[in-house]
Amino acid sequence: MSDEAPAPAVTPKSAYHHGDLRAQLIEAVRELVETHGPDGFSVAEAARRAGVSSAAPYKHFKDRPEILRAVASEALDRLRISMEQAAAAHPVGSLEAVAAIGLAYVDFARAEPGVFRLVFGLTEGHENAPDLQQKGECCFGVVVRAAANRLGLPPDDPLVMRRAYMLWSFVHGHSFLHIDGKARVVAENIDEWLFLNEISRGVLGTPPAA
Amino acid sequence: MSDEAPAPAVTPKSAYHHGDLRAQLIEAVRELVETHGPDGFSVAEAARRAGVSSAAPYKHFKDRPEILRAVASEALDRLRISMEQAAAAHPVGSLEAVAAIGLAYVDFARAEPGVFRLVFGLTEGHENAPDLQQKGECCFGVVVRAAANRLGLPPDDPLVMRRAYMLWSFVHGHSFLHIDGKARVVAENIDEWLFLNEISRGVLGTPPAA
DNA sequence: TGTACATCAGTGAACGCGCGTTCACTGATGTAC
DNA sequence: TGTACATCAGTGAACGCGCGTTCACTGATGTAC
Repeated sequence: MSDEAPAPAVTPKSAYHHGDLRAQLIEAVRELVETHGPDGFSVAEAARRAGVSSAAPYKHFKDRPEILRAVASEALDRLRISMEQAAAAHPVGSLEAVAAIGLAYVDFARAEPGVFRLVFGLTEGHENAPDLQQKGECCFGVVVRAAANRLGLPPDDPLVMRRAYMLWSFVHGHSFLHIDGKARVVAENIDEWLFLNEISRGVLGTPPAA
Repeated sequence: MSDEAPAPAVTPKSAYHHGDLRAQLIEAVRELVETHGPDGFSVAEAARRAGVSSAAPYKHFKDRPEILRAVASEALDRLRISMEQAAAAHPVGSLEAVAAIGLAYVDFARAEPGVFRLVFGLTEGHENAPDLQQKGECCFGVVVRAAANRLGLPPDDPLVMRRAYMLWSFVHGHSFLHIDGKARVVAENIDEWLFLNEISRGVLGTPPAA
């Protein structure tokens, strides 16, 4: 029973079989990635935070990259859910639904810049992570569906894909510029909601006259 | 005279006073950042590549971060120059000038993804690098001026700034999605030039009727 | 042109550090009878 | 309900590694006289 790490309130059980270590490690790594950046975490430090020996993580993860992938995977789940919820809060086919998805995306980046960077910078050496790629495509799918609804076209229409990609590029760039502090001067005082609506309207245009 | 490192063809001089080490270190680090990512380089490895002892770099740079900053600084110079050249190749106030700047930006990211990531991810711990920030703002200035010319407004007009920032966000996001491989399915076969023209027109609109 | 000397860019050995990963182990837990 | 046992999630010590940085040093270079 270490005094250094905060005692786990939920699963005290026995200090030995700790029962929740995998989830607690992911959370510890999430915090470390947030604090020190995607490359600034160490397995040892994560174990320390979870109040566990430095060998313990290897009972749950094959190696260091696998832990990072687990964090990214969990983050993509949360991102997708919040995008879906944002869309669901507005009428199907509305511009607001599209803008809300974008806002959810930007909010995620702002709330967890380190994890956001991790998710999108994980390309190197992690090409063989089909589940991550698939989860990313699911997120994009949310945008595609909203764009399709707005345009009154099927989701696999090339125009829909193109417009959805434009929206994604914009929101993605805005997110990165924001968390990297490059947007301070220009975009510090803007109203995000109006901004995203303006962009959505610009990319998707007015609804088909009908 | 090490056989492992390629002998410097330009400045053989004496193997001792090597004369060009600073530049050669920056180049070595550039390559390492390209190969292993912004955090994957080490001072030791860079020295090895330059055919020099691991202590030598400290005659030219205070510490590790300073080397990275030097690489970023040099990269920002090149980026600005290529954006300016791209703009200069088209009529002042044309949509093509704007699109060409965007293309230069995307091309830079594609040609040097590691360095591109370095330049924009250097925020953490490097806040006190006013020269880097200034060079970044110079790059943005190229976009702002082109947008101002297109819209027929002064560069410090709020609308110009807003539209220039939109363009930047889009191109920045597109660049990142591209180098992170997220755009494969959607944007693999697009014509970049048409794409950037479409975006530029969408954001800046048709020229003021005059 | 020759000599004395300050400068300065290199060397190479050494330091302490934290890390990723492995290993033999231990003791709590759940299950079969 | 009680007991024997397989399982499995932990321990903690140890390994080798490469790194960032420092240090006293050396020898080439440029300059003043």
